Amino acid sequence: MSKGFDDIPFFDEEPAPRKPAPAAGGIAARAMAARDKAKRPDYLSGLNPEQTEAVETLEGPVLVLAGAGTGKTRVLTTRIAHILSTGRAFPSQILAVTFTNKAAREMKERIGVLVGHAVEGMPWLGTFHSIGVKLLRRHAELVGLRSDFTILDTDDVVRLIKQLIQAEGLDDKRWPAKQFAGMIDTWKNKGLDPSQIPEGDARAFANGKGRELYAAYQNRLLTLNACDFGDLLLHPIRMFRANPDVLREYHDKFRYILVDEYQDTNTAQYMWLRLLAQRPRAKTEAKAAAPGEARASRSWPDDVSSAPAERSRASGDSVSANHRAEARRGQAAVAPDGAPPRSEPRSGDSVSANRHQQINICCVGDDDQSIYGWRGAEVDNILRFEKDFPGAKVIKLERNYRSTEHILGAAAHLIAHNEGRLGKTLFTERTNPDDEKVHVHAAWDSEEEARAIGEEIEQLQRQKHNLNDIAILVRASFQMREFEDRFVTLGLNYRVIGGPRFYERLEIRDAMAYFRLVCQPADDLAFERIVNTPKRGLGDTTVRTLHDYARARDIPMFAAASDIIETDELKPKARKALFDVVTDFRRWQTLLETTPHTELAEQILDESGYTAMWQADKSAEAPGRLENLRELIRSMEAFESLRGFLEHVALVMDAEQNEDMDAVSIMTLHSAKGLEFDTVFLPGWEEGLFPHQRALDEGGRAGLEEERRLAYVGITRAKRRCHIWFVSNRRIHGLWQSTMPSRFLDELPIDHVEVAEQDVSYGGYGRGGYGQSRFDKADPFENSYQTPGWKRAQQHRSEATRDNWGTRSGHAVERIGYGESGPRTRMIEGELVAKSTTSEPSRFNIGDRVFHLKFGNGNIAAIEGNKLTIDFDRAGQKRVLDGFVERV
DNA sequence: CCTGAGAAGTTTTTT
DNA sequence: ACTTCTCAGG
Repeated sequence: MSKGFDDIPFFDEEPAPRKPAPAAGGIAARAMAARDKAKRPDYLSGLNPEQTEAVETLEGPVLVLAGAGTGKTRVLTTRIAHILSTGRAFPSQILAVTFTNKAAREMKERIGVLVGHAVEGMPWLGTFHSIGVKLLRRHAELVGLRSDFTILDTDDVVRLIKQLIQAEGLDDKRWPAKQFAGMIDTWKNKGLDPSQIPEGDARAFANGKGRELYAAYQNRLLTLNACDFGDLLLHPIRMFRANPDVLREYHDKFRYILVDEYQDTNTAQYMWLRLLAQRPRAKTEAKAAAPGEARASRSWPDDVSSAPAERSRASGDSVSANHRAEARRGQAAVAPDGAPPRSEPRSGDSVSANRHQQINICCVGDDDQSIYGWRGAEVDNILRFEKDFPGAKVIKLERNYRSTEHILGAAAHLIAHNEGRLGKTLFTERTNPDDEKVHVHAAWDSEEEARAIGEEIEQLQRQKHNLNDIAILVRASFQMREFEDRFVTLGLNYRVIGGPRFYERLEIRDAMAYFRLVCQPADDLAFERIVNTPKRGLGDTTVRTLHDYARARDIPMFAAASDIIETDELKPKARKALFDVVTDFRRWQTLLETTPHTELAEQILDESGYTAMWQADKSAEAPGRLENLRELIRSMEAFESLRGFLEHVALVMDAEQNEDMDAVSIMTLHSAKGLEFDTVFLPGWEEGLFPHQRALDEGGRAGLEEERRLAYVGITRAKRRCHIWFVSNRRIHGLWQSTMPSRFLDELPIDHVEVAEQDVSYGGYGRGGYGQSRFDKADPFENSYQTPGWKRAQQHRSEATRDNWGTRSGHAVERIGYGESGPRTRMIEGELVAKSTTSEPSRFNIGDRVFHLKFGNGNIAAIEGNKLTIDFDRAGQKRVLDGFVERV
């Protein structure tokens, strides 16, 4: 069943260990064992009792609930080091899954540091997806693929779906491919085949053809010998269910399973994990080989036994080639610290003993940091761990090593407003009277917010703080721009983390399509992408002809092209052009084996005319694109072959950043998870933005709680200083809106919060010809809240909220001036923003003399709904919302 | 084939 | 309000 197991060249198992093993029971081994007993290994020192327990509880299921900053990664890596150095397993017998490549990389590095060089990497440490790819490359034929299948990214997927929608004769305007791609993704996150999707979902798209379309999509992928990201999880699941013998090999193989960020697992990942982590019960196993078995496990997870039970017998029949190979290596193996790998099979006898070995799963996570519900993560997975794995040991890590007590106190009080938590309380023993409280600041608008934060950062810079220790964490990426603009004018270094990816750029994707087609002539998506890029006179008509020709014969388009140029089906001009393309690719394909890949890549881009195309392009971005192409070639150097590079890009999609520069980090709260900074700025704490209106609309109470967890994540990123900001006016989609401070501000504990009073250094805001700013006044926070817009916001709120939330009111921000409105309800869909677009007749008349806080006095020149055009005495003509001016 | 007008969509993001 | 993409018409 698992043929091809050993002859796929892409991945090597661990290299053979170097040192010979001391004879079992020999003097040296006994001495070492004694030494191990007497002396705790270095890597265990410095762990607190809970961490130690999490590291040393190696048998049975373990759930580690690790609050923010409690040493989660340290526990994981130390646990692995412990398993390895006590010889309980080889690196290749440990399955360790993370969500991001970054986390996987970090873990590898840290394990390397702990155990030294003796461990040459861990072949099964990686993201769910990269491990999925590895499994699939080995067993591709079991799910109807070839092992050289391509991995499609979202862009490819959307284009493919668009083709399918058109092929169905549907209007691709009415039924956007992108939307359907999203639906498929959601289904796949839940582990659903086309046959399993809810009827409602199936009907919701394409005149009820949702299900057919999904099925057609899956078929097309198989024809293309391709996978989307979801398939990287689902195919292995299918494969394991249909082939219990293959699954058994992996049960035997993986003694220890570790999962990072368990709160982020979606249903598919959960299914995947349970398949690998739970051996079937003895009873089930007896009929495991029966064909019906795969079917029987369909309704899983509900009917699967929860206990990772031991097997009743060793069925010596299926020790795989791989397993034997591993056992062979075991003969000569030495664990990193020199101790013999005790439980490694050394004889036929211990091989069968091994078959009784239980699989030890350890999941690490924090329910309070679950912020990916919107993309299918199921917090529930972590909440029901004990049910899934009876007898599980649950260890809470609550001792925080990162933040001051004020920061922790603020975060804890905030998150306590969530229900349905497992309930942890972080604490720290480091208290220092000098520690700053969490600061809450108000600003007039987002521009001022950016300016003030910019100044504060310059202040820190003058105090010799590293910019690298400072971060601005925003809720939505559009907030970043204002900071970037400001920092550019200030000349302050910054780096934006996240954002558009290198490998998603047009020119990079084009170049990659060339490379893909060279390596993989059946890659139709790549073919279509570049067949006429640069322009070769192979327009729609030619491509359609090719497409039809290929479909009719069920061959790839490249093959169709090769055929069709032998016929006279095309016009001479197109035929010649196509002939050239085909000959080019054939030539490059032959060079693949002989020419160094970077050289070949360059050659491809040059000879295809792709480079020339951008050189001829006179647009502003052309030079940048050329630079990116050079960068692409450069980044290939680190890889052995074009194929290896393609694989890496498909999975990683990320190019690393320049870490050398001292710069402020700007990123979203989501991408900040797992990071820490001395000083953290959290701008934009306003209703509607944070919590985000859409999260509330679509997620209801759960949505609100997830937003609150996001706030929690934000605050807990800070080690020493945390500055929260909100503004009264923000431009959203071009419209200025008055905003209300976030309800999360009310949920901060007054004891740990300090509301910023007037700060001399802010005195300059709003001057520069605009007349008076709020900050020019004695109480900077008082007057802004007396504007009509503000008052209206107040009114809206008190109407909407007057009642029942007796818990507490927001004294934290009381001094800012809106505390008098009293307790608020915990409304989810309240009137959150004083809507500036009303259709009521204006309160103003043309010619009225008015005052605006920012622009000063002026006369109304025109009225358009609630928008006023005003000739200001000092600031000139401006359009403003009527909420922001007062008659004088 | 190129260009410009019009439409649509603007939470969070990995793989 | 702004950007980005699509498509129609030159």
